[in-house]
Amino acid sequence: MMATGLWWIRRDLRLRDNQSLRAALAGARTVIPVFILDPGILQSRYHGRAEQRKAFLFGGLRRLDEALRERGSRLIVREGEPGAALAALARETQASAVFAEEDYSPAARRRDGGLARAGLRLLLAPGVSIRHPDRVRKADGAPYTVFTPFSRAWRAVPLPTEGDLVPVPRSLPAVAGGLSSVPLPDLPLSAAFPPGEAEAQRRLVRFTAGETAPIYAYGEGRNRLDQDGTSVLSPYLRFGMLSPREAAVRALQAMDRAPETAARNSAEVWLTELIWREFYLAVLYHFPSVLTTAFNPALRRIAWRTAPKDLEAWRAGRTGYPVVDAAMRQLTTTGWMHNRARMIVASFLVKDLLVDWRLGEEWFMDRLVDGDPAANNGGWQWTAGVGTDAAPYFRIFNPTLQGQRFDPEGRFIRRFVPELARVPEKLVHEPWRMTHAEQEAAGCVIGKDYPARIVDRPLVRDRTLAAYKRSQELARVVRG
DNA sequence: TGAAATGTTGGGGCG
DNA sequence: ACGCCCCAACATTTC
Repeated sequence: MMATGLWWIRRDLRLRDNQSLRAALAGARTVIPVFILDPGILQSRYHGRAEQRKAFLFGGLRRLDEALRERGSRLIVREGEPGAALAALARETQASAVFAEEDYSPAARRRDGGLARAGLRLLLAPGVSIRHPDRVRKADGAPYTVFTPFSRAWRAVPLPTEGDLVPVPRSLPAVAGGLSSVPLPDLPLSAAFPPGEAEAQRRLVRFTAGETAPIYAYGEGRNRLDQDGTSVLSPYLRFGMLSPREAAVRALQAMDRAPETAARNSAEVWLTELIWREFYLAVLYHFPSVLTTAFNPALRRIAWRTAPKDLEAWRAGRTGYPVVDAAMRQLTTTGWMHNRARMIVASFLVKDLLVDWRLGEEWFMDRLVDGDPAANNGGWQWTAGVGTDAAPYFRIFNPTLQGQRFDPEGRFIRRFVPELARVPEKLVHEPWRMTHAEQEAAGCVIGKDYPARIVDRPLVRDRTLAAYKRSQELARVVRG
């Protein structure tokens, strides 16, 4: 056993079911928890602004520090390039190894590679995903690129149980008082997402515990924009304030305890969402180029429109399509967007405005508290129809129909688009159909109080289908 | 984890 | 009673 090891915290801000912390405690008598403020990541293309996500991360680190102090330890924060910063800390503390949870994004893997060059021994433990991407492969060893067979293979291996979860250590070795630690930046938090492991546990319990838990209505509830039918756990999974393995265990327990078959199936749908998360983590691990390029080679030559005004209207939630605008404003005000809304606004940007999906991906990374390169990129490539197991490119969401189906009374609309508060329920998803008198009566004159539609949908459909077809033809010529 | 156009079916009103 | 038409509901096809 070594005398001292560093527990390098990256996206595992928790004490429950933490395999990296367990490895550190098993391998070293003294364990020093450390977080590195890395300008290379905090100022990167993907995490450059992302104020709300950084606020959530820093808040989560404060909560973690409190939990560590309750157990006799504390968090050390250092700033700089991780290899250099960790090497300096290792010299100060005579630490002989760095323990961390393995992360799969290209930036994370580059960063980890830098540790060996700094002369540090890095010991990686699983935990970001339930199954390692290397362990879910086809018979011939190739990675999966279609979700359904991936999920079948993923589920063929025995699933985790309560007994697999690593308990919280009762006490932790003390950290010497002399070690310096830099203060964390103080950024304004989104009220919708209090950071920390304790909050993640509260949400997990709310969602999965008891016979009437939302997980049992998730099959339908997850689609409703106007109801709290989802787990709202994504930011906590993003930073490991919740172990995905524990989430899967709770889903399986809920399935076992389900009062009837429909409820059981609903719980299974949520488990499937966790498997989608695993799928996109694996896709990014095996195909890191998806961060810059469409997975489908035939759809890499789409002539995207350069339309700064349309893009800005989309970002600001001023497209004139109520469900799109409500969702985009939800994103900016809360740092989160309902998953169905993500599909609707993504389809609108890519298919209706014919704007490059990467610009939408970037905006989501700027605003989302849960912004994760793997899941976000996977979602955008899926909606754009250019990715692994993508939606057919001619599948175009109609925002009016989606709104009517999943926000029937317009409550979601009215919550985030106050201009539409007094529009009659019947027309809240298509306010442009109000007569001028009705617009006056509702205090919502189109073009004055609420924007006129920025595109004529039936027309843009042909434009998009033509652009996608043209890309396929060009690709065929190049291949042939 | 589409939408819209088109096709099919079957109940009911009506002459 | 019967055929005809309308149309809603559902199914199929196409993008």
